Amino acid sequence: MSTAIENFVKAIYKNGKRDNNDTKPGNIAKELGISNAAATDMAKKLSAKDLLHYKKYQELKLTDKGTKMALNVVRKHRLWEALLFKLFDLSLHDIHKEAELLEHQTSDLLANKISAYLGHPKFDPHGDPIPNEHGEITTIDTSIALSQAEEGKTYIISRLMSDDKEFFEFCALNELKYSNTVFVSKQFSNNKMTQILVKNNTILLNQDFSSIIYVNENN
Amino acid sequence: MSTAIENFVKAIYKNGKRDNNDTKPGNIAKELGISNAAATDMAKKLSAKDLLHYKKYQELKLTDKGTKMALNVVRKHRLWEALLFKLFDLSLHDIHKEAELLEHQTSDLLANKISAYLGHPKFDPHGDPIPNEHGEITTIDTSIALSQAEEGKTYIISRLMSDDKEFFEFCALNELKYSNTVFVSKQFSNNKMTQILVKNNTILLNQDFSSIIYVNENN
DNA sequence: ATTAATATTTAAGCTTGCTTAAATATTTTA
DNA sequence: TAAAATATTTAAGCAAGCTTAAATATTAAT
Repeated sequence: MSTAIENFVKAIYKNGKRDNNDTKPGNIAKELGISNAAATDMAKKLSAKDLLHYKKYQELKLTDKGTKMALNVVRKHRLWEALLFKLFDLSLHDIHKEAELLEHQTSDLLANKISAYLGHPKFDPHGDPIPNEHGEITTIDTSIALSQAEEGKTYIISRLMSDDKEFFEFCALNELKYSNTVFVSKQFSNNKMTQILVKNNTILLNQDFSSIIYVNENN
Repeated sequence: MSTAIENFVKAIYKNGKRDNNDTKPGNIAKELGISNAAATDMAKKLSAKDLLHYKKYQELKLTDKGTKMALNVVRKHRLWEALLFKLFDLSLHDIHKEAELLEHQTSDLLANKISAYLGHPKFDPHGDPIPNEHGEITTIDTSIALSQAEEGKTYIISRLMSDDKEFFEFCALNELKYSNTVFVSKQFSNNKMTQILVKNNTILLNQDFSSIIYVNENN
């Protein structure tokens, strides 16, 4: 299956996992940087290949076969992220960009070798779970968005759920990374809530960023 | 530039380096597993892109720009071979196949990181020289084909110049690998020369194989 | 030096993965 | 609930990278 197809099912999969989960062609098109027409077109083709269910004007739903393909690509992406992160001094965003390309040119055999080399990690450097070779994610996600965190408590960052360059640069600058500890205090201005994290410095997070940083309670 | 283009210039480059160097479209086509018509077509397109010189019925000659592109792809291929060989337990042929795909999805930045991680190696696991980031091969090749080696002398294997699966399997079976030592004795039967190498066992090499194994004198 | 064999080129056509423009349906908003 | 805004779909078309078949040129052989 082609890179275009792999990216298409991956986009549907990832969109389905998000909060504002809209898997209509237009949303997938925006994600992939292609026209709506192209997305509708592809949806029909992939329906014929039994990778997704397509009904006019409805959301796109992956079939089992499509979900398996998406998870296989996601697995390869996250394994590459983990490997590149371990071996090379590259920014999280650079690592993401490289993995985005390499994921489509990686045999199952190589993916398994990478996994074994890394000791079969369950998470990548963003805290995203890595599906196993059967496309299963066995880890249970107990994390919550930082925007939902409670005033005065301490949390451990479990996931930076984004591909955005500026977000990663912000995180790098403020030492917001996987497994680091943050103390949450909430700040209100004009009746709108903003947040403050205390680590080394005091960091002000906007609503956008605090909804893509996920944390676990520090027990 | 696309994978198809990168593979095309690479095929011309590698063909030009070989003994029976024929870079006419048909030969390139055979190498790439495409039709002659497709090769002629591509040659015209790449001529328009200033990657090669095309004149009807003549050999294809890479321009400086084309040579640079070929060397950049070759560099990435060989760096991947070296990295995969170091990290994973995979056959030389499997490593070759993976590198063949990854080479087209690798930024110059990542290539440089791989090179640095490996200590800027000058040769890959087959003994093929790795061009530097400017597309230069600075090492001087003093090796000769085993078919040219002298009776009774000892040599060090410097290069296994092939992509062929069966050849690699033969090499693995007989411990013919980069930097190993071989003792050459020649055998004639029916006036045709065959060769015998002594390492652990006695290995009989045919003409084909002894012309793609390169060696240096053991001084 | 012709003829035969082989290689290259041209031509027409196909699939994939996109585009833009126009038609149609859905959703939002007033 | 009807009009306005937005999204989706259809239609036509394009470039890349192939194919096969036929025409033409080159090379080899007698």
